[in-house]
Amino acid sequence: MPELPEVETVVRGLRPEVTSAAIAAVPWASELMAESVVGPFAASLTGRRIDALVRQGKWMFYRLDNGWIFVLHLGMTGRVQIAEPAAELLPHTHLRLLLERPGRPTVEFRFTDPRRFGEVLLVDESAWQARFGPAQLGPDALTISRGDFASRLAATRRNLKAALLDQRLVAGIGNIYADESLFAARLAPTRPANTLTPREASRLHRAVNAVLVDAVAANGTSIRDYITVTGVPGEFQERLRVYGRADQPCTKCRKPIRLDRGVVTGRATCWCPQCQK
DNA sequence: GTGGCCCTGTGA
DNA sequence: TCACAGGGCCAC
Repeated sequence: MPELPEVETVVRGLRPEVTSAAIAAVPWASELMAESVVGPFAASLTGRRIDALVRQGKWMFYRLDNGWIFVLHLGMTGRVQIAEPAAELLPHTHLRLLLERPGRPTVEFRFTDPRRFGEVLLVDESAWQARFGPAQLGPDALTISRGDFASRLAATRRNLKAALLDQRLVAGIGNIYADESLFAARLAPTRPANTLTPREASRLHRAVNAVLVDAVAANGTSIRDYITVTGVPGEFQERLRVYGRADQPCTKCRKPIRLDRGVVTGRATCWCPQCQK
């Protein structure tokens, strides 16, 4: 479900709630989901304070006061809510953290994820480096420089759709925003990445940035599962140009949007063969 | 690179 | 009943 704009929206909602909060207790941590490399998950987390919440790509990193990092990925169907401790539990709740905050009500941080594609992890600095260092997770798609972006694309023969989805190349782009960015840049998803001219690479960089900035401003795209921390849906689904619009007329040339399943195996690709070359 | 797999829910 | 879904990993 969530790509960069959705995760960023969640982070913006969570930051004021969790920063400086103390994890007073871990009422529930599902063994299916919560893993730790530094000791038993719940015990290791209890008593820690959350100093900062940062996002890179689709990953959330909660920096703790002892240098460890609580890692959260929403997968396809993950949600976080800040709930009153007595509030009824949603189905598929895999993690509950009791957060005590100076001068503010105690709340529960709850993570739910029906499909369980999400990830909940507690790591120390060295484990974090090994798992999320530059070799595993690329620069964030909102802040990557044009030059870095262009040279990374030039280094791969894969098609543009596959390259944009590769989190090591650039972090945060998923199926929706890959298609939307390629449409905005007027580039075919089937184009080998290393065939872009410098001008085209710049165009794609600008398109990715513009699409993501707009989507963040719209609080992300809500199609089925994703909602913000406050329970409100995003609005970017109303502004999609190609994703989910198979057979509908292209907003630019009126020819039907094409749906391909062969561009990247296992995933739908929507694009306009007329406008994207 | 490709295909399969991890899971549940939903809509055709 | 089947196909499909904002993701990512692992074995061929």
